[in-house]
Parts: sequence; C-alpha cells; structure tokens
Amino acid sequence: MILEEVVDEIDRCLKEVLNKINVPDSKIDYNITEPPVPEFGDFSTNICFQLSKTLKKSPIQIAQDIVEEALQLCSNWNNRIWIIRATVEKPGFINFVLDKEALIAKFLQIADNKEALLTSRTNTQNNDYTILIEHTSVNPNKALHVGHLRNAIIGDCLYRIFKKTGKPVKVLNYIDDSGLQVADIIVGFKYAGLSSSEYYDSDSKESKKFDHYCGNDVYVKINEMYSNRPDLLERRTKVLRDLEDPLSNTSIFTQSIVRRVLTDQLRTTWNFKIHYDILNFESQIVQSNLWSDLFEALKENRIIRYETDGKNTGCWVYSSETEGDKVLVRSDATLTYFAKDIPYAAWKLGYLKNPFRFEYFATQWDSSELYATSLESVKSDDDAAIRIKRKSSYNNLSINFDKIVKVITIIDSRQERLQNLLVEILTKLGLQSSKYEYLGYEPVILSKNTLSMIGINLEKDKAVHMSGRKGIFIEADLALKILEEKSLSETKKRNPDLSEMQLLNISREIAISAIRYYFVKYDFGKVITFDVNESLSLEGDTAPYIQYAYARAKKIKDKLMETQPLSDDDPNMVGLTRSSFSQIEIDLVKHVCNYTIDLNQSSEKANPKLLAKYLFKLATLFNNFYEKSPILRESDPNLLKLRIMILKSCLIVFEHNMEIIGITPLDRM
RNA sequence: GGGUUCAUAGUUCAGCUUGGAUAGAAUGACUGCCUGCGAAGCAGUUGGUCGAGGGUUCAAAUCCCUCUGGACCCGCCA
Repeated sequence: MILEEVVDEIDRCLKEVLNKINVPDSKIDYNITEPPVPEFGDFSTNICFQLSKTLKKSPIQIAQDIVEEALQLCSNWNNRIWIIRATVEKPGFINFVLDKEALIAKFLQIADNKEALLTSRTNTQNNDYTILIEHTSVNPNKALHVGHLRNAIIGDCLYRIFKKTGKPVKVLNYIDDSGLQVADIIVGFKYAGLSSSEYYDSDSKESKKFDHYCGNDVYVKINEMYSNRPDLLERRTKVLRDLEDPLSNTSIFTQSIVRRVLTDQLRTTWNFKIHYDILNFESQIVQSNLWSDLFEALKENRIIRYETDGKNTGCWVYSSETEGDKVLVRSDATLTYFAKDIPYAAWKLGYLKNPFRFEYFATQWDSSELYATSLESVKSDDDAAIRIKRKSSYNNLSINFDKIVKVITIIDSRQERLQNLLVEILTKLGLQSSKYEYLGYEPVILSKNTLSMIGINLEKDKAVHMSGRKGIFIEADLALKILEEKSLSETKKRNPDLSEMQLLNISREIAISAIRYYFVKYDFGKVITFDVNESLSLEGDTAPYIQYAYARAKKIKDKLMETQPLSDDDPNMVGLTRSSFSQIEIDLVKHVCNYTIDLNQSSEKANPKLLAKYLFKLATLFNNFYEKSPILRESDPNLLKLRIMILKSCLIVFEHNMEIIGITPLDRM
C-alpha cells in the first residue's frame, strides 16, 4: 500500500520531467524497480537509457541533467513526501532514496489495521461474475498419488487467492465415472474374481482404504491379467457399452463402486484441506443432451465433417490447421475422449443450456457443502444402489452460467495439446477463447531411491514417471503418513510436556503444510522429482520454517499481552529518528508494505508460487528481526512501540498469506 | 519426421513475461552462536565462464537464430 504510493510519486515526477523536455511519456518504456543492492537506494529507474536514443545524448549525461535541473523545477518534486533525494549512478541510473522516517511514521498508522495492510487500493468492488476452477479430476478407480496432489494443491491455492482477493469463484472436480479405467476395475470385480466387499468398511481402522485397494490391487492385477486373458478385454468392451445405459445392472454396480472410491479420494484431499464446490460426473454429462446440442452446432457451423474415404472413413472429424485431423465420432458412432470434452467446456462457458441441478453430496472439512451434478430424469429416490446421503432439497448452490468470465482448468502438461484443439473449436463456435484457460504443469516423477522403496530397482540412476497401471506411484496418503511420523519424532523431542493427542495434531498440521508448500513453490514448467527423503524435509525453504517463525512471533505477542497490555494511544514518531531503527526493521517494514502488490500479481498471473516466495522471505526477514531486535527486554518506549507494531503487522500478513498457501499457523510446534 | 518444454553452485531451485548495476535462495560440507522473546533458528566460509556457438543492443542468464542433451505430445486409447 505505502510502497505503491512511493512508486506513484516517483512516476509522477518522471512524467513531469518528460513533459518538460517534450517527450511524450507513451513513447518511453521505463520502469521503477528496486536496485540490486541497498547502497543504490530504495528505488531506481532506467529512464535515461530509454531516453538516450531520442535525445541523442549519453544516459549518464541525461541522468545528471534530470537530477540537477529538470527535477528541481517539477512541482511534484517540490511537493514530494516520500523521497529524500535522487542520485546518479554510473551507467546512467537515477536512484531514489526513501525517507525512512516518513515510511515508519506512515507504517505506524496502519500496522495493526488489517484493512490497510491486506487490501489493495486497486481492488474493484464489482462482484457480478464468477470464475470457475477445475482441478484434481482423478479417475475414480484408484487412490490419489503425489502427482495428483500437485494438481489439487495448485488448484486449491488458486481458489484461495481468488477468494481472498474478493473474486467469486467455484471449484469443480470432474469425475470420469464411465471411462476405461473404471471399466477395468469393474471387470476385475465382476469377471476376474476380485472381491469388492472385503474392504467395504472404509471407516474401520483395520481395513485398507477402498481407493488404495482398487488402485493397488485390482487395477494393477487386472492389467496384468489382460495379457493372457483376452476374454477379459472383451468383457471390458461390453462393460463400457453397458455403462451407456444408466439403468443397467452394470451401471448401478459401477455407481456404487465409484462412490466408494470417490469418497475415499475426497477423504484424502480433505485431509489436505482442499475445497470443492461441485463434482461433475461424466456419466451424467453423457446422458444429458449436451453432446447432441453441441454436435448439431458443430455440424451447422461446418466445423466438423463426415469422412467418406481414407483411413477415417465413417468418422466425424475435425480438421485443425496445425494439428491435422482429429476423430470425434468413431465409425461405430461412439465418442472419443476428446469429443466428450467439448460440450463439457462449452457448458462451463455458458454456451449450452444448463441441464443439471446440483444435489447435496457431502459436507466438507471446512464445513462447506459439496454438490454433485444431477439429472432429474434419471434420479429416483428409491434408487438404493446409489448411496448418497440425501440432505434436504437440491439447491443451495446456484451458478449463473451467463456470468462466467473465466474457466481455469489445471491439467498435466501432456494434455496441453488437446486443450489447444479444444480452444480452437470453441473459438470457431464463437466463444471468446480468452475465457477458457488451461494451466498446464509438468508431472511429478519418482527418484531412484523412492522407487526402490516401493520395490522397483533400476540399474540406471534415473527417475521414472508414475503409472497407475503398472503400480508405480506413491500415494498421497503415504507421503502424508511418512512426513507425519517424521515430524512427530521432532515434535516429541521439543515438547515433552504435551499429550500424545496434541503431539499428533501438531505433527499432522506440520506434515500437511509441508507438502502443500512443497508443491506450490516450484514453477509449473518444472518436472518435480519426488524423493521420500529429500522432498519431505522440515528445514530450510519449507513450511515448518515459516510456521516456526510464526510461532516465535505469536509467543512474543502472547507474552506481551500477559505482562503489559498494549496501550491504545496513538503510535507516533516522537523520539524516533533514523538512527534509532535498524536496516532490518526497515527491510521488514518494506516487505510487509509490499504484500498487496505481490498478492495482486499472484492473482493476476494465476500463480501461487509468487506468494510462496513472499511468505518465505517474510519468515526470513522476521527471523532476522527476531535475532537482532529484542522486544520483551527493550527499554526505550518508542523503539518498543515500533517493534510491537512491526510484530503485529507481521502476524496479520503471516496469517493471511499462510491461509492462502494452506500452511497452518501453530502456537507451538 | 512434426510439435511443446526444460538446461543456472556438488544437489534442488529463484531470476527470463517487461534486457540494466556485483546472478540469488535452500540444501550439502566446514566454522562460530542457547543462564537472553523457542537453535525446526541466526551469522560466516566454501561453491556458478547461467548447456555450446552466433546475432541484436550502449547493455544479454533474460530477446532472436543454430546446435547439443533430456523430458513429453503427435491413435477410430482414455
């Protein structure tokens, strides 16, 4: 907030200078940034380099002219409140020095004001729109592995960023309950003699979670069996066909299996504090009229064509300029995977009439309600096989599809190509393609060490991709468990006075936070090599480091409250001069004041990584401050007041930012 | 073959969108600091011709081209 004003002030001065020397400011693309080292001041501009061509003078000459003459004549410069002086530095930079006393004085006025610290002045108040985020979308035939977790956590952080910056947002989770992978386990249960009842009670502590059982045993086993049991492959084809009829025995059985797996999957994601609003079931999208409506539109607009010769004879095909031909409808009239995505996307953007109602599905960890798509026609209350805990009526949730301004889908980068095609088609249908964004991230792969832990030994020192089919994966639940144990032993050492229950709670929160932080701090374009030992660390650039800094801050505040209730009199600068506060305090104040800028950027770029970086730096600066600026034994009352205000502001920003990343603030750890 | 993407310290990564001053963290190794607001911490040392070559520019890790190496995508699979 404050720093935005400072930059504005500099900008106003520079604009006036440009005006004086008759250069239109639109022609000059300069910036105002923080210089690399503190000796160069607090802000810096490259404007002289940009001017040197048009003015035909050397940058350093221009810099001197500006600083010594032009600036002195500016009305803005004479009325300035933040900048003490401007200096010229060798190649041609102009550096500005911030008035630290002014900064601190202003800071003291807002340091315990949440509004001022957390709200950007650029925030608009128009809430008449909705953003959709779709993430997780794991096939309901297996447990989530750490790769799925990356998807879910990125998506969830985005949701939290939008929510915290006041943007209306809903989270979707697409459930492919009629695809090949689900069919695989159904074949396992129905035709390969694998039991589906053995693990029925997923609440019992003894039994394995049903999603683990399906993914680990059934799915892997059935895929092994296919190679010498061709009859099972035929069965699968039949299962897939049966699934097209929602009232078939196979469908009803499948629905019950899918619900059980899905419930266990959600249990995992809820452990990681991930929020959803709607589950979209593919089977219902297939049953709805979305496809037929869209199919007509595609034909009418001549976007697809029926192939009468060549290798795609008998298929409906889309021809892309860049990607060649893509089959949408096979010669046996079934839809390809890609085809199913189009009406779905078009529906999300409000292009097709919404056929669904949203039915209560469950209450989540944050006590919000989760809904599922529902088609009135196929839903009957005596449908005993569909185990849904019916609450009351259908709709506490309403989405106005006319107000959707953006749909963001979080996908594995391997799907990016298909998504490109999808956008192409949407554009041809007349939809604004900028509304449909997909955010591709590189996958999570497993290190050699980790592979050998799950019984796979490689001769070469290489990491490999996870594969549900081959049983090569680390489940999200397992990663959490490993880290929980690791942090429990640490927590135990440090807190001998706490009960077992308290220790378990604390170590659990640490583990969840550590994993969430780990998956957001990397760039989307980076392949993450997951290693059970190295990835699950508790020191350095990790969530526990941040939590530790927070716990220190919180402890001081609690002690202050006990000993000397904070006085409410107006904090001011009386007795405080530049020499009384240190560089560390200024750096920390500047960083705190910078929060809204980073928050905005993170929101605009849809990138939570920036806030992870911000948070880590905040913790580092706070730890510095903690070491060098004692609070409880500070005797100078003015300095004490300043430090208390810094402490308070840090706590506010810590809590806000930690909630976005999903790091639990702990008083003790 | 066509396309996407990555390459920066022993290791894992920031920085590249929008070129700017001495390329930053973390971790590892080595060394200090707990009778002091919690040492999951702080301070210090070590460690990089930013994959190679060329081009544009006053200025290139950053932009453009070529090459090398890795990953991924390119089915009437999903």
